[in-house]
Amino acid sequence: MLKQPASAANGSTAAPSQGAEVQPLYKGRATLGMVAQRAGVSPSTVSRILNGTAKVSEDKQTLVRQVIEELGFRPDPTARSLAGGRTMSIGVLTQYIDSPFYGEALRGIEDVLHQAEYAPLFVSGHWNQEEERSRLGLLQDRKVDGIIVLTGKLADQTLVDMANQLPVVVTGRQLSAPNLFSIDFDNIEGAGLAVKHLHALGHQNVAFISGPLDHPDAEQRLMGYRAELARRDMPSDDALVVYSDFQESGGFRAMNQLLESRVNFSAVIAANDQMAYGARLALHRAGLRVPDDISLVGFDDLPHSAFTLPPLTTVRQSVYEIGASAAKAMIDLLSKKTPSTILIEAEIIVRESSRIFRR
Amino acid sequence: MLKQPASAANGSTAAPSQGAEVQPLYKGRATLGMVAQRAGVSPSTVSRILNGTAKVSEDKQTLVRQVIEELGFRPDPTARSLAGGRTMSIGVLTQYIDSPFYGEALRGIEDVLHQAEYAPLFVSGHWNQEEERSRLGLLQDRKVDGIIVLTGKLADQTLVDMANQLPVVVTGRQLSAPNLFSIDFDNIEGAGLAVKHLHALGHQNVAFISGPLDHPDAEQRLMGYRAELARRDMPSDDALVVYSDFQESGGFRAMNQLLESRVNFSAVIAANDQMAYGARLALHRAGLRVPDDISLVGFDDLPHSAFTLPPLTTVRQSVYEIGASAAKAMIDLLSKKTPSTILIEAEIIVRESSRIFRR
DNA sequence: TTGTAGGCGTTATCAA
DNA sequence: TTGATAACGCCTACAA
Repeated sequence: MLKQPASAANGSTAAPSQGAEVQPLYKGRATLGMVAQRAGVSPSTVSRILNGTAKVSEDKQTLVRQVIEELGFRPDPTARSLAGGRTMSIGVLTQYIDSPFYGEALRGIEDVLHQAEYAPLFVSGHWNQEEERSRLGLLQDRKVDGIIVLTGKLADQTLVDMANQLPVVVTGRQLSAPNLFSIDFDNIEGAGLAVKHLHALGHQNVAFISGPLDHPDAEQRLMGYRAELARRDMPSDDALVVYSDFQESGGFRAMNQLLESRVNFSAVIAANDQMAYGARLALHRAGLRVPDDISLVGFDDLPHSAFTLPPLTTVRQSVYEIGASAAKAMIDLLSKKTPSTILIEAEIIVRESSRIFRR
Repeated sequence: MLKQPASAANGSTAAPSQGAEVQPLYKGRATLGMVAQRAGVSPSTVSRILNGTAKVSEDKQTLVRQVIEELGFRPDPTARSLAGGRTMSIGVLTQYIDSPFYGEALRGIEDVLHQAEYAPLFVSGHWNQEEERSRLGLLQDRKVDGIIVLTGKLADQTLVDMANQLPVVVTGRQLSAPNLFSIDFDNIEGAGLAVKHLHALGHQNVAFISGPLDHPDAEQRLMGYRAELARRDMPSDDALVVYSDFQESGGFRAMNQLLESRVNFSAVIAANDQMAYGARLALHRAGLRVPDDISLVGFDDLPHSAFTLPPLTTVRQSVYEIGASAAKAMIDLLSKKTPSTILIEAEIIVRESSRIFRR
């Protein structure tokens, strides 16, 4: 009954085989108890083998594993979590599930977590502190084993408190607390790189299209721009900075605003590529050529940026790596190891939208 | 021992109330049992109130709800699922978590599901049947209440079989089976629209940059192009079609291939916007102007497309709506209602990359 | 309308 | 090394 000849098992010769062996992938039936019974051991033994919680004799090991194979048994995460407390899932708070910027980070997280047999549970906060809190609540309810927060607007203290309950990894800030690990984006450095690049090309008057200031990335990038300007004694006129929303349409409007203000500039940095795209079109509509009349630099190096007209000079940092590192850090935290600090540096990708200044 | 006087149970009159009321959002302690005890009713009663499983007297209702409030009780989804079988979560199989095309669908799904108090569990199949199957297994293990499949490469039969176990909603195909609902993209129509548009502008020789043919969306779009060509007696030369990978770089290469082949064409349709971007750059490198020399039409209307140079004429279908509809259909299926068939039509967005043909 | 008892599939604690 | 025996937090007959 237990071991049938292959012919019977695969049913290729006999009547349509039924039961265990052919169960389609998506029918997860067998329980730990059934495995135990069929193997003639106690449930605890099976559990131990599964989790390596204690030594089990060789023979029983192999026997049980074999039965597990036969039955296609897969432990029920739900039950596991109720009993043991761990769900093998990690909450990930992002802002928009379809963000072109953070999307890559999600992929990094997913890849790394999957290897470690954890599953990510993605929720979106929409850059709204209230929502972020409520989604965090949802994650807690679902008993995630840890939480990764991609930037957002939560108070630092909220995160630190949360780290009392479970491991937390957060991007976009520099925080230090027990059970909490943070990975900052290289925004300040990155914006500095853009300024440096333009300065090297001879530009002095560099305008900046900023993101919304209540947005951490935006704030940091603006800060980086200002700092580098100061460091190089470049003119830092308030009129050189306009504020927008990180969208293409916003970049378009911001550029027009800059143009109308009649402030003098020979180059523009947009705080993200999307706004750079919009700005580029506005420039075109105004009869200005890029880079001949105005140099343009973006930030993020979205996949499209290598193919715009002209291809966009931009600041790049591997968001995928940041996501992956966040996930690795989480795994470390879960195993009580101290995550190693990795620095993911920004770099400037020089393409054709920026050129040497000529008056 | 079990039923203590209220005063002892809630301790409100005694020492400074501790715990419960001030517990921070992220500390989910109280259990259903505690609520019951404190309200002086049985656990089942509380459960009934929570689920509306049976009639409960008004007074107990309000009393219990009040206690729930006080304790900040939130039912444990894990326990709930173990006992009742429902996890209030829906598995969503997408292909790449950061896909610019499907991303919007994810947002639609998330929004609708959240309103209905369901949580999405996103997994990625990477356009690989094996992976898709394995991720589906993961979803089953996690006991999701239903599964939404965004296109992908699974066999229809696999989905139909799966629908025996739990409700399934799938996009990108036309399938009819019990407990299964499908929403097709308007790919064929959409591609037809692009051809029609160019034809109306006087173009006769229209090239096509296709996606990879093992990709359902790609196949359907090519089919739509061919069908419309035939319908209008336009030349349908095999050399007019080149195959690529849905990426910008692929579009670039494809365009060069087209150019090198010396086939005669005055307009090009790219099977998605990303390839259109690449193609547009290749055209520029070759000294060809868009739309003066060549008209270019994309597909998807990504956010960037309104801001490219020139702004791209493209086919649009609301992927957000498709996601949202899929989620709604899932909710319907879960409540044993028959989802209503909604048609989300494609439309052509005419911008500046296409113009009247002149020889 | 309400309460009691048993069970969902695992893990954890004790003995043996 | 192994096996009973409780939990884990909730739902659901079954009974009252």
